[in-house]
Amino acid sequence: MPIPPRHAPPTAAELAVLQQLWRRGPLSVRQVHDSLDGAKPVVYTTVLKTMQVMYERGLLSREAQGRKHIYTAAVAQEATQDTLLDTFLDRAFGGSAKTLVMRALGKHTPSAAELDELRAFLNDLDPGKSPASNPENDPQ
Amino acid sequence: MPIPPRHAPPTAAELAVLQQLWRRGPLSVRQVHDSLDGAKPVVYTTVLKTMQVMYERGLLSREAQGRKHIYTAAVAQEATQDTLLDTFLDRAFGGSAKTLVMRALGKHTPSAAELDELRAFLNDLDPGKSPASNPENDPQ
DNA sequence: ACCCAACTACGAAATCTTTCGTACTATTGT
DNA sequence: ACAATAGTACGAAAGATTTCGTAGTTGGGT
Repeated sequence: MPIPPRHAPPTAAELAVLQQLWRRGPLSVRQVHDSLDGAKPVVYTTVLKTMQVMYERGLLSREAQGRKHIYTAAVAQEATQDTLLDTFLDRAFGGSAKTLVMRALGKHTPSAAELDELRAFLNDLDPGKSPASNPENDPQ
Repeated sequence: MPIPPRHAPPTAAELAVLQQLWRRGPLSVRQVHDSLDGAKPVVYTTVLKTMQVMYERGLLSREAQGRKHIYTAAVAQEATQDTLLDTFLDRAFGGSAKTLVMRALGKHTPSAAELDELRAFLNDLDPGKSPASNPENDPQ
């Protein structure tokens, strides 16, 4: 049983590609390129090269379809984000999750509905409350 | 009235330096070097060079003290963190603060006291506005 | 069968960041 | 005054990432 390789964290350009694949499923290079119309326009072959490198690094898998390649994200979104988050938390916030969270909420205040969601999340999280309660069984 | 220069965001190595200066006030290169005993040992002149570059970039200010230079962070911690957070939020979480927050709390659950603090923070945050008021509605 | 458009592959340049070696200078203690 | 010590400055190598130009290949339409 092959141990899944430990990937180096995706770079900025690579993340932009991953975002598309996570969001919209398997895509060709062309499709990724077309949807990447951010502030910085990028040439097709740049995206192609990036995706080729990602494929070699194991970040993407691909399947030939005619003369095209259809690429798929080979790393899970959650796991990738968690890794990035850990690094970022250390680098920028000295490891204080609380600070990061408050700062994030202060600047990007979520909607009322999302706030409710967060409150519920916090309650389920609380380490001090009745230890026997199963978060999944706890409605509210 | 001089407009404060807009700095390019600090890099990883630069952030390590800033962390020390934010945390412990003005320091010499030697002091920063000595306190940077992370996983990766770094030679003194590397830190020196980094701090010189940071000085040129306006990230640090300094004052000669005998033959030493005493460096001070020239960028505010909050503002810097906010900028980094914005970038990171976009890159890694497609702009969804809620997702980032929940992920951060899930992995680095704060103490009960901190949770209370967060709850209070959430309550103060809620402006009682309608859920549809957030233009940034791109899930991910 | 042939040409054009759409792709891929490959290599290398251009940037950026990090790291370190070497040289130079000032201070301190003897 | 002199050596040893602790600093700084500078330049350049090493690495990593991003970007793009060029060349080759495949498939489809006419």
